[in-house]
Amino acid sequence: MHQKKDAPLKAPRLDVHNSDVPVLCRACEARHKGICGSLTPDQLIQLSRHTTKHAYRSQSELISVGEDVHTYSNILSGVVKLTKLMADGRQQIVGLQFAPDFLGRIFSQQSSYSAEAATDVRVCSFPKSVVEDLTRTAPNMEHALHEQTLKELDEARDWMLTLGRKTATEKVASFLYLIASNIDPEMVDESPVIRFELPLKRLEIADFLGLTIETVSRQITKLRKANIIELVNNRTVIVPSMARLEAACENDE
Amino acid sequence: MHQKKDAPLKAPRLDVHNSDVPVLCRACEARHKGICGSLTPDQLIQLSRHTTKHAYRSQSELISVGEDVHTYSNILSGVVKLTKLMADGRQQIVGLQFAPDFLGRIFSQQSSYSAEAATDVRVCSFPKSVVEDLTRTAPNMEHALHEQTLKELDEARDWMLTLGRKTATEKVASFLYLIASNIDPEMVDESPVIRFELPLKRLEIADFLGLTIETVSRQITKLRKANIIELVNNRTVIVPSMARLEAACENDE
DNA sequence: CGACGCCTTGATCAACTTCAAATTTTGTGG
DNA sequence: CCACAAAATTTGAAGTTGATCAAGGCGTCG
Repeated sequence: MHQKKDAPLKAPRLDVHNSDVPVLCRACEARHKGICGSLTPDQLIQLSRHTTKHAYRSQSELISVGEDVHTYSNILSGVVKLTKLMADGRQQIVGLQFAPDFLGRIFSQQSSYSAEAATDVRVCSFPKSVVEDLTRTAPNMEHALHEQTLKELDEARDWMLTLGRKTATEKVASFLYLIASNIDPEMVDESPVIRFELPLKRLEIADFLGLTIETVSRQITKLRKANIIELVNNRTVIVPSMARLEAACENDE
Repeated sequence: MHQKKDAPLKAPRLDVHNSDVPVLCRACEARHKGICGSLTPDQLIQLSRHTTKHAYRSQSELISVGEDVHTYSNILSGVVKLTKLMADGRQQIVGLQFAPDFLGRIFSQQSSYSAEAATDVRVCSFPKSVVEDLTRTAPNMEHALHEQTLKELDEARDWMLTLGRKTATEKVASFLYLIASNIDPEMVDESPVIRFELPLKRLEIADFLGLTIETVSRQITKLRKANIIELVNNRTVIVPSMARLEAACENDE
């Protein structure tokens, strides 16, 4: 419960020598991001002792509804979709998570949604108990998780506006805008032209937007004809002007 | 930063003599609920030093989008709606909060939604800085806020399913079910018959469900004719069987 | 090549919205 | 307490958007 006295609570020293950092974490792309980025070397060591890395194939299930959760994870690469299913088969994607997001409903025995890999996914997993112990004893850990929860809540509420009040075209534009903003394109950040791969297939986009496949397809065609996007192929999109795409999120024309 | 040594961090003593509790809090209906319920007497004293109580008329604004937030509040009574507005006037309610919920987007300068009183509302307000200081120094405070944020996130995601995939009738049934579950009726808890006042008018229900007033009105009529609800007057609803209402949340017939 | 999965396109249909008006409820002043 | 205006709700008819049903095209993998 006590902090090492030269590792102050609110300003974890990120400039420590690498030898303080666990081997497993040293080459980790998420080391300075997400939850790990806000841990002290001590805490990182404690966490990494029981850490394992896993890879999941696209469409495989990471967490299923109602099943007891025993681990939490950091997403290292790929996209995870959180889905809810109604008794009659209707489905809704209630969240998308990207690296380096933290995955898993903390402080709860069960998850009220299932988490599936939308693309191939790599994660770094921690036993539930280790995360929860660390959360109890390290206020900065709980703070980092709290910040992520707040971010997810903001995103969920933004999406509620999209689901409740936008037209089909606006919904699809909003989706493309969301992906364009989250998938870091390998190109210049401020390039006016953005190119990226869609992490979801049409059915998944439909389930995220509360539409049908056919409607999604038609709206993509419509945006293409309006020169708001170009399609290199089904999955690869070019956005000539992010400003025009952003405008399309609130205007059908 | 230090806890009083006889007030352990994780198990605040709630059985302390009342004289330890600030005068303002002693008769407070939220004293043992919400955030305050998880504070130690010490922390309660610290918080209460700068606390003020306020009343708001129905439809008045507690927090507006883009405006800097200087206080956080606990809701003592009434219902608060969180709303988002599009440039062309389309509106979506992205959350409803009831006593003793904590109100205000912590750790953020600005709110991305506005908060309005749906009914007359009474709140207990704290200066932003006091809450944030307490959060920094008292892990149990941050934990309590984190739990509330997680609860709101779960609710938001449940509602995304409602907005994205349910029919108009199911949406209205889901709304009635939500209210029936949150407004504690003054009657026996396990009574099969529940009676309550709707805290929202038709336009607000429509904005919560992503529908129009007319559609909401028609679906209410439909539920009434199907004997799933009875209307005492526009605002007062009787639910003869919560089980049947719950079923209506997933089945149009 | 052929089968399968995925996506697009077309035609029709139903749900919900829009527009319009009637009716009920609420609030205010005499 | 009543009268009247304003606000809120309901109801009806017509119009649109997106869903459903039905084919057909494209790309990949055996």
